[in-house]
Order: sequence, then structure tokens, then C-alpha cells
Amino acid sequence: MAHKLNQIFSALADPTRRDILIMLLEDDMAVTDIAEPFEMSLAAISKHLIVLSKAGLVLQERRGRVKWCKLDPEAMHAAFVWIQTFGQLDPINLDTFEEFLEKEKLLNNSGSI
Amino acid sequence: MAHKLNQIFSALADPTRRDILIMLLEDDMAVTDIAEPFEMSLAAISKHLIVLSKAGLVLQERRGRVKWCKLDPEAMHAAFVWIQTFGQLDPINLDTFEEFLEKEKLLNNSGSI
DNA sequence: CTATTATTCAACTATTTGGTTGAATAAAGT
DNA sequence: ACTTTATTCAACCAAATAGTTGAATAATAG
Repeated sequence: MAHKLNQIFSALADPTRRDILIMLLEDDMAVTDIAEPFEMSLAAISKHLIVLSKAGLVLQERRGRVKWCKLDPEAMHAAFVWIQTFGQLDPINLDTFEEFLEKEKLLNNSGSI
Repeated sequence: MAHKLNQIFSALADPTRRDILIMLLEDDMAVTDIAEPFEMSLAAISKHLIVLSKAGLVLQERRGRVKWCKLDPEAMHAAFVWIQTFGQLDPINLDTFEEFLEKEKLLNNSGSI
């Protein structure tokens, strides 16, 4: 139940997964077709797609025996917004920062801003 | 020798490290001061800072016994640009995509776009 | 019905990650 | 000189990650 940004950034941290995302810019694709240009096993690519899907970067829809994968811009946008906002934040008040961390902890999500 | 984006995104994937970056928006800080609001050990924070530093997100400069940490906007900008560009790329030609992967491999960097 | 195709599951392995503690180093303060 | 302060190192641990192979499942084709 990690923070969504954890999943998004960590999904983006892998070059194979970034390559997959770029492939999906062109068109929706089936798992097997996505796997074709890579040297690793189909199972490995399947796992990568599950990671991307859990992070919300890719939507998977099964039609018959084929699972179609398509980009979902939402998650990417969330990452974009975080970075963008980061550069524009007003300097935070350090006195309240500790309270902020505390509140986060109470709200159970290990995560953060 | 991982691709820079690997390091940047994977550094951003940890909530403690994102919190540290936000703290550094306010001002440059010493390692001990950064560690103060967190519950984990100083050594753990020190390691997080090394990760941030290797990713290029943070600069560390030793003055006396104090190591000052400051944001380095460069790396964050690289991540920003990748995401931004991602959404704006023209659909790639899948025929050349395989060549692209091949070229990457030859250029030794395990990484990718 | 049988074979083929698409995808995942399960079990395993090696490596990385995020944390701990206690000792080590090094600079400053008294 | 001795002590305190700042930071890292080293050894360790548990959990997560990225990959493998072989079997399982499930839909389509012949």
C-alpha cells in the first residue's frame, strides 16, 4: 500500500519499463508483441507490465486470450506535477515540517508529499 | 554505471528522500540537521543523502566537520524533461525501435531513452 | 478433440535496498 | 591533551527486485 508516487517513480526507474512506455506511445500492444524486441523472457516482460500497471502508468484489458496494454497518462501526470510543484513550492516552514511528518505517519501512509 | 535517469527516478521513489529534498528547498542543511525530524538512524539518512548525491539531486560540500547539503536542480530538471518530452514525442517508428535498442546496447549503457 | 497461441504462475536465484548497531575518523571546543 | 560533535564505515539482516525455467491456464484455430 505504498504511496502512489513511490510506485510511479520506481516504475520509471527501470530502463526496460521506460522503453515499454515509449513503445506504447505509438499504439496499444499485446504483451507478446511488447516482449518481442527485448532479449529477456516473456515472463520478465509480463512482470514489468504488472509493475507499470500497478503504478497506474499502463492499463491492461484482456480481450480473448490477448491482453492489450495501453498508456494511462494519469500517473505520469502525477509524477510530472510533483516535480513541477517541487520547483515552485514556497520555502516550507521547518517548524511545521516535523508536524507534517507526524501527521503523515498517523494517516498510516508510509509515504509523503 | 546505470543510466542517469535510472538513478534519478529511483532516488525519487523513496518517500524519505523526497522529504529530504523538500526540506532542502528551504535552505542548505547539515546531515545531522536533516536527520533530526526523522525516526531512523543518522547512518540511514547519511546513506539516503549519498543516494541523492549520486543521482545528482543533491550537492554535498564538506566545510570543517560539517557536510553541507544543497539541492542541485540539474538532475530534477532531467527527470522533468524526460516526462515532458514523453508526452510530446511523435509516435515512434516501431521498425526503427529495435535498431534503437540495438544501438543503445552497443553504446554499452544498459539504460535507455 | 487436439494443437497452438497468449499469458501468467511457481519456484528458484542473485543482487539491491533500506534499515540496524558499534566502531572509526576527523574536526572543534575547552 | 581530552571531550564532544559530525559523519561515515563495516558488518550484518530482512525484504524487495529483476531475472530465469518449466508447468499451468485459457482462448482460438484446425
